[in-house]
Amino acid sequence: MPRPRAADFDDKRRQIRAAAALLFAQKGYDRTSVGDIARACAMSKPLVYHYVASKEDLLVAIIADHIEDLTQRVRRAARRAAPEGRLLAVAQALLDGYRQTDALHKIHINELARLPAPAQASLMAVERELVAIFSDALAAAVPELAGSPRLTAVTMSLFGMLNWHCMWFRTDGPMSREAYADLATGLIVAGARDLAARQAPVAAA
Amino acid sequence: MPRPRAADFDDKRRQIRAAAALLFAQKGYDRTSVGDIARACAMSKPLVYHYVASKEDLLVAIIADHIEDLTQRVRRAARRAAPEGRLLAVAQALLDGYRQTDALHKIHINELARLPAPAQASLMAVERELVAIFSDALAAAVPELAGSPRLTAVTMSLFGMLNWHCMWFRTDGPMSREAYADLATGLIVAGARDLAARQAPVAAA
DNA sequence: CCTACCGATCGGTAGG
DNA sequence: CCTACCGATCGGTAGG
Repeated sequence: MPRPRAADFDDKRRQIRAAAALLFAQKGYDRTSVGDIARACAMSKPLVYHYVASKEDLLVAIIADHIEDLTQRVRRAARRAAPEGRLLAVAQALLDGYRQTDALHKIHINELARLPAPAQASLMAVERELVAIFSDALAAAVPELAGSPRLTAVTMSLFGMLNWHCMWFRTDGPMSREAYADLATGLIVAGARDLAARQAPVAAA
Repeated sequence: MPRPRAADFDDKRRQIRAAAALLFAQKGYDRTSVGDIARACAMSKPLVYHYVASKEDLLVAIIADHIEDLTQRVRRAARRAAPEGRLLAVAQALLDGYRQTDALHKIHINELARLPAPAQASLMAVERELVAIFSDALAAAVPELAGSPRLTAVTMSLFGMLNWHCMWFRTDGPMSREAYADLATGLIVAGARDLAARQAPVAAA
């Protein structure tokens, strides 16, 4: 009969993930050795391998945890908001989530491409709910978009704006994260309404 | 007096950059050895170092070349288009540039963060002209935006949409690159006009 | 004595 | 849960 896991097994694993996430964000995945991670945890390298199957597994777990955390924040924001304000609320929640987990966002953006295709696909599956929440909120804000073949492209446009934000945003700049979430959703909603109007000009009026 | 460089020195250097770019895009910078690059060029490793100062220099040169190529394409498109059509023209040119240099775009997105801060800063300086062309085209399309403190954020929103495109675009999907350039500029222009109208409601009418 | 370039190997470190 | 290691490979440079 296999010996049961120590009571603090999951704690240790979390500690390793947190330490690894910091190092991956600072130096990049390939330049971080498992020995670096062990040192940061004051563990031996073999002990790290007691809690973690492989370095690659560790990266996948870190990114998956991050996406699940974002999804939870965004889902909560969507639930709380009225349909009219839902898109702004989820955009705010996403950018706010990036603020709190900025190292994790960096790992997600920079290291995902380094994973083999199956691991990437499984992470994209985890991301699907997050995308769906945004699609639904967009369709609620611009009803003409619901069921449109352009809904996907418009949703991804908004994701592009929000995810690219980290590339140019400065904390000491003139525009806060909240203001940018407001600007981005405003651009998308007004743009999508205009698009719908041009698609079906004077349908009913 | 130093002997002049061989006549094909620049050709050889271009060959190395091209081979390295392919490998960096396929396997990532850190997982590509200088030996891999040498093998792809049918050269010895020391011979590669005759043409290249370091592996890191090679990465910087590849990204700088790429940004300069994109800037040239976009600048040409801007010159040819009338002011009203300029934003669409530069967006088309950028997405078309990504199609033709898709490996280079991947390197730019994925490997830039791995460079030391000074190298990143020098590449961002090279990028400045590209950003400026987009800002100017935006200000031409939405005159109310010219001189606005929001011009930067709106420009970066468009860059976000266009640069994020490679993350979800499928060649076999329902929407072409051209159609997406059209959609993205349409969203931005209509959104920016709406924004300006809300900023200064009924200024003159 | 120059450059261009070779075969061989340097000191360190990677994941496991 | 540690020290001690492995097969392999890294970026860069030696002498000639």
